[in-house]
Amino acid sequence: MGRIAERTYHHGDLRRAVIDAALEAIRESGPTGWSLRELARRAGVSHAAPAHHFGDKAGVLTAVAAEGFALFADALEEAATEGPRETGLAYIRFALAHRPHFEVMFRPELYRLDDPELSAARERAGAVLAASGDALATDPARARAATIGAWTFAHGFAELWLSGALPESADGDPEEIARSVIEVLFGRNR
Amino acid sequence: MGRIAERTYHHGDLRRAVIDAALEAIRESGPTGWSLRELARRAGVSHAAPAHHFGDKAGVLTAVAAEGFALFADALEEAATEGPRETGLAYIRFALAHRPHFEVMFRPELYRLDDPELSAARERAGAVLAASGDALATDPARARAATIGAWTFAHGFAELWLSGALPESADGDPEEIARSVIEVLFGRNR
DNA sequence: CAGACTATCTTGCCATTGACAAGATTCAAG
DNA sequence: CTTGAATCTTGTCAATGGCAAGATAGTCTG
Repeated sequence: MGRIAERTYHHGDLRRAVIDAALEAIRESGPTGWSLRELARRAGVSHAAPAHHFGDKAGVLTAVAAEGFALFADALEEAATEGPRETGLAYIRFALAHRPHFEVMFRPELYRLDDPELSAARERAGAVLAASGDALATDPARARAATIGAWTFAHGFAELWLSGALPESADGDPEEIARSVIEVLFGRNR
Repeated sequence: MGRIAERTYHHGDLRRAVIDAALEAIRESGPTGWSLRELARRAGVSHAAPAHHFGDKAGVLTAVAAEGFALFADALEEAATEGPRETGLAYIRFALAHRPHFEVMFRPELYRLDDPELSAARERAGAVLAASGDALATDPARARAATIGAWTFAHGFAELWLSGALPESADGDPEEIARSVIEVLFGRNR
């Protein structure tokens, strides 16, 4: 028998199924353009089943954000071994590859900030960014400014690209363009 | 008689009142955390009155975005006379001073992109940004990269500050911090 | 393996919402 | 004053979020 859940009373892994349904719905209609009942339908369960696992809509979004920050921290930690430049590119790459996660993560009014799992992953990601920023600064007195500069660049690039505001997002290659910008902002050799 | 509208059958300026109610609601609960009926209540009219002026929820958000881009273009055009550095700071200042507008403007899935008034203001703002970016580039071949770099920095700074992701947003002065970052990214003399 | 316990899911319900239709009121033009 | 248009109200319907109560299926204990 395959791993596909049979249609029984118990779903098997409804939690996972609802999160996946939410990610799809977010991709299609944005972080708030869907209903809990729609997720239930996509998962093939009754309209109230998701509430058992997540409580309410904010609960679903909290789970999405927590998963997002965990994946994000993983990606940043791996890239950090190759230097701050690659870390910045990993930031952008993550946003574009995991758009639904990313669109929720930085909208804290949508979810519960006090979720412990979420906080842990968020701090893990923040630590990587801070360390990478320090490595960028020529002058240690400006380390903080360099960190903020790198972070805000990567974040702004991702947001503008995803929103379609950059004319280049129609046809260009985001990573290539991001590299050229990094070269201008931070120089070649870092 | 004062300018405050009496409670008559005709409101006087319901369109303005609904937009203002929307801006307040967005400030309190985000770009989608409110209902049309709530706006109607805030404006003191019946639940279906706003529909006459805006059609539906997306219509209200289109009006907010259009007004936002117009104010944004005004602010950028004025700052552009003082150089690209001030233009970038004006970008950030606008986002923080007009948070509800800003939170809608760069979320095109919320409103109607084909609105002519909106498009015009958006292009006006884009032109200022492109010109300011060119002025930043030392090497003309890198003008585009410099423009994107400046734009994405300003945008990312604004977004991260508004979302509370930057630790500095708890107590620091955004404009002062932004200036120090600009100095690191773009040098002192531009 | 039997019974009790618990997690999971369903059904039923209610106030609220978005959207539409039809009617009421006011304004403006001639 | 009359007529037509703009503005606003009332009424309605399907859909939604959230809660409560009940049904089902695993799991644990002995």
